[in-house]
Amino acid sequence: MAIAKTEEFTAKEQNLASFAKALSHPARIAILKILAEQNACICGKIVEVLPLAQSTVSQHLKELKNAGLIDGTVDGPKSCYCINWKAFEKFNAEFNSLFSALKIQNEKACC
Amino acid sequence: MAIAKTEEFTAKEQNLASFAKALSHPARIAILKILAEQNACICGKIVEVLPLAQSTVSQHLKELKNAGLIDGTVDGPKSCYCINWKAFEKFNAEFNSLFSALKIQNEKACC
DNA sequence: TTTGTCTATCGTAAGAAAACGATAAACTAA
DNA sequence: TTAGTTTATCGTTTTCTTACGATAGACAAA
Repeated sequence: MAIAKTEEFTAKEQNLASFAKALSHPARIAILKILAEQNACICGKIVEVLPLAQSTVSQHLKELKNAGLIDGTVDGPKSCYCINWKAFEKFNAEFNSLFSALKIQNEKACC
Repeated sequence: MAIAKTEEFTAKEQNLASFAKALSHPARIAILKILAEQNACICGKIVEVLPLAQSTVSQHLKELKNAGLIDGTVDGPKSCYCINWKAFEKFNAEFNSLFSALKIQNEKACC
């Protein structure tokens, strides 16, 4: 049996895992970095700076979009992408609510 | 060709992706949550509260340990685990240095 | 209209990940 | 010493992920 037993966990756990999964490939980190550094949407040009085939980059973009971390719109023959900062806020908030709040009291109570 | 082309990216990107990968499964989030809620190491008992086989939990624990997110010591026939908060700090720091610093200036400059 | 450009999708192949049962290893306790 | 407990590892199967080339679709420009 190899099917992922994700349904056995809480929605919060699944949600956080899902965000993390979207961030779990260096190509996707690189894409997000490129988008974050821009002051506007990027239409095209993302493929050029990555060491991957066009179809592979498109696939990574799709995953980031599905995870909600980026927004995409079509502009003629080109596609434009930008970061969805609200999704990042949500990720940070969920992450902190699970861990950071617990940190202070426990920091020195371990083996 | 399916081999991950991780070596084509920067160390920082790989590092962050690596952390995220460790967090990308709800079982591992659940494990970290359990460890975070305790005021001490947990020796045993982690398997009991998860809906997974003992060998599967052991595998997840190993991945978290390899990622540096938890520390493990052997105590007789039992194994004890606790969160490595420094690794969490490092993750947060890397995450912020890539994204949060860029956020303010760009928040309203997108399509 | 035809041609060129850009991006998404399809099909495919290889590797990684997730899950389990069975077993081995390490220690405790009888 | 022997039996029991706990956890790690091995072997295996199934599914997911990553990657590519090829192709199709959408639009712009000649």
